[in-house]
Amino acid sequence: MGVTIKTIAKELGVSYATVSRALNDHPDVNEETKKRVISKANEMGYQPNAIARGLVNNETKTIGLVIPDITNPFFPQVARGVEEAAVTADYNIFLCNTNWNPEREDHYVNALMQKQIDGLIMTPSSEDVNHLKNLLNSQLKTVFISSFIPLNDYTSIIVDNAKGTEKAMNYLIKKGHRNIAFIGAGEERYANQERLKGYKNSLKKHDIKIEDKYITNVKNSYDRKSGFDLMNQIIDNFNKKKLPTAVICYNDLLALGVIQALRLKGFKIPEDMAVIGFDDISFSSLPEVQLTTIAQPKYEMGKIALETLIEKIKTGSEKKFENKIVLSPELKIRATT
Amino acid sequence: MGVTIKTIAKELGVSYATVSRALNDHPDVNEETKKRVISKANEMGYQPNAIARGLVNNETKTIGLVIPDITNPFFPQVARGVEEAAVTADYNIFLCNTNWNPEREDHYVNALMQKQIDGLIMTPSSEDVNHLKNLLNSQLKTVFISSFIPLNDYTSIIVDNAKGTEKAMNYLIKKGHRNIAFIGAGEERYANQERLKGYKNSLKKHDIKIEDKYITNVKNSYDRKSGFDLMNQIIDNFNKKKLPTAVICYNDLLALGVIQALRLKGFKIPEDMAVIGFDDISFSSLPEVQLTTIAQPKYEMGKIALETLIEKIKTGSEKKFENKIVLSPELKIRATT
DNA sequence: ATGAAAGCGCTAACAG
DNA sequence: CTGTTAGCGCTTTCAT
Repeated sequence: MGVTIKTIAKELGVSYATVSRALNDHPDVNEETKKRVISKANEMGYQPNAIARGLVNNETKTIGLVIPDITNPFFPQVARGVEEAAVTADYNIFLCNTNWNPEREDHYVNALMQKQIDGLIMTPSSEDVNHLKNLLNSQLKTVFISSFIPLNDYTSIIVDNAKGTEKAMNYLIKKGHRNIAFIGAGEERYANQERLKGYKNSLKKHDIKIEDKYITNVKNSYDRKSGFDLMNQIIDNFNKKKLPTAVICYNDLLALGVIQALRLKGFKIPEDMAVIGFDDISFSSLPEVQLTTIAQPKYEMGKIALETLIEKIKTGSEKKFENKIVLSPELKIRATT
Repeated sequence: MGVTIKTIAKELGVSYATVSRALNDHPDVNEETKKRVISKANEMGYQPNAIARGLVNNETKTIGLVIPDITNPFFPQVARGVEEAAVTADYNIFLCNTNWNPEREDHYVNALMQKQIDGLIMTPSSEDVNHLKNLLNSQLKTVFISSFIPLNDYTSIIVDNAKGTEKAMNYLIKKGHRNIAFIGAGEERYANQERLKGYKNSLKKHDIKIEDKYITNVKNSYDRKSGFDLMNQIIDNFNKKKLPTAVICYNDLLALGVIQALRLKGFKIPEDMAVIGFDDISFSSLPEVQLTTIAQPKYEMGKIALETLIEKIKTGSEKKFENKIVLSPELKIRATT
């Protein structure tokens, strides 16, 4: 239907190889004919068929971005970073939301592999990626974001989680807090382990006893509701005077739920209880919210992910890459502390 | 490199046409051999090459989603809707952020066309789409979201904008408001015209005079800052007692800026001034925000966009489609009115 | 029911 | 510098 390389070859009375060469700015092709070809191509509205090109070149200039949920405010920024870097490298990206569902994750990865993506960026629903058999058996260049997958040949772009919570803790302690709670996301998550480590480190350095009763974990989801529910439990479980004076949460969504629970019970923030989150999602900087938080450089993470992915693609398998690239989090002090 | 149809044909000592047929569940192929082929394929970890398949079938099972900015809280929900419908139809989607830049928009559309997408869903940066020459010259099936493009062969998924503002106005008037301001997004936008129409309609029906001084427009961007600035201007321009008692904004982001300006000037909301937005972005339902707003069914819009796109693709060009599909907005009454 | 062969649109040797 | 040819992996006639 469309105009192909052959159509324009026929028009010009040259072989279609010549047209291909001209269009690809190949060195040995007469300047004159090159011009003729190009102008003819424009005239006829020729659009190269990237699919056909991909078939012969074994490269599609396409990468996959598989994330849990673009609706979760953490990811749009990441996606933006990925994309911004992708335009400059001339790649297009397939967006896939797994909805935190491992089967769907696998389904997507397979679909993308069949579509011959050149590389994959993903935030898996869990750090156990053994369900992604085809991916693991493949040579597909892959970069993980925000989860640490300690496998060879993969690199993970993460933030220095321990340093993040440690900064936040140091700040709280300097402000006079001694009884600080940690609301985590379960022990399996690498990021949670690290954040807890930072929490404990700071406590140790300041000679403050680590109290298990101050360390709790949310069960399934890391959303507002979980934070809300858990905080209510905490308030109920503690003798009023033994309540912590500050709480640091695994992420901002949890922190928002925590705050809501506190307000509903009549607590003043930060006077009665200081609250710190992690991530710095878009919600947190709203004037109405003003959540103190440990910011992840989300946009940058996406950008770096894409850039290292491209590098991996370009260099084949000879070069060794780091297993993780660690960025620095930043403590954003706002109104909840 | 990978295992292809030929590899497995050789293994089995059959022609590769047979393998193709077996794998595609073609009617006339012996049940026995079909089984052998399939099990062999699984054994060898065969993955069909969708690129090659696309080349011969002229169909890639891929569509493009071109939006201004996934970071704008309106779009993640839309994207989610598109994607959710896409999985069931077995399509993958290319995500492109144009950053409200028409050249980039054109660049992306071209890139996607070269990658042989089967269809396109897009929210253009402006309703004038004449810069998208290649798209307009092509037969590419296209559905627009949230902008009305009155061209033949295209269909736009929009909300009944006039009805939306009219509902909101009726509600405000019933609450006793008589001096109500409208903060628009400029006269060019179809949605703005419609929303303004709804505003005026309600006024007329209630025999309230339409006053031009109450109708203003934000200049370039429809974000929080614009709303903030414009509201400050309004407060300064009006004699205190002649200020409107309510304001209805083109979108939620503007409304948030408006609220911020008001609060900073000491206004109580909703007592001193009621504020209504449009869209119902994620921010608006936060307990900290509780913005009354006219909700667009964003997820649904995305879903319907994908579904009608698929239908267009399936039916070729014989069938005629509506030029617009209009959904109903819903007034969500919260704390700012 | 199966095989042989053509061809989708393109690039990349290989000749000349 | 240009044309001829093979082939990327697959589907689909056309024979058998």
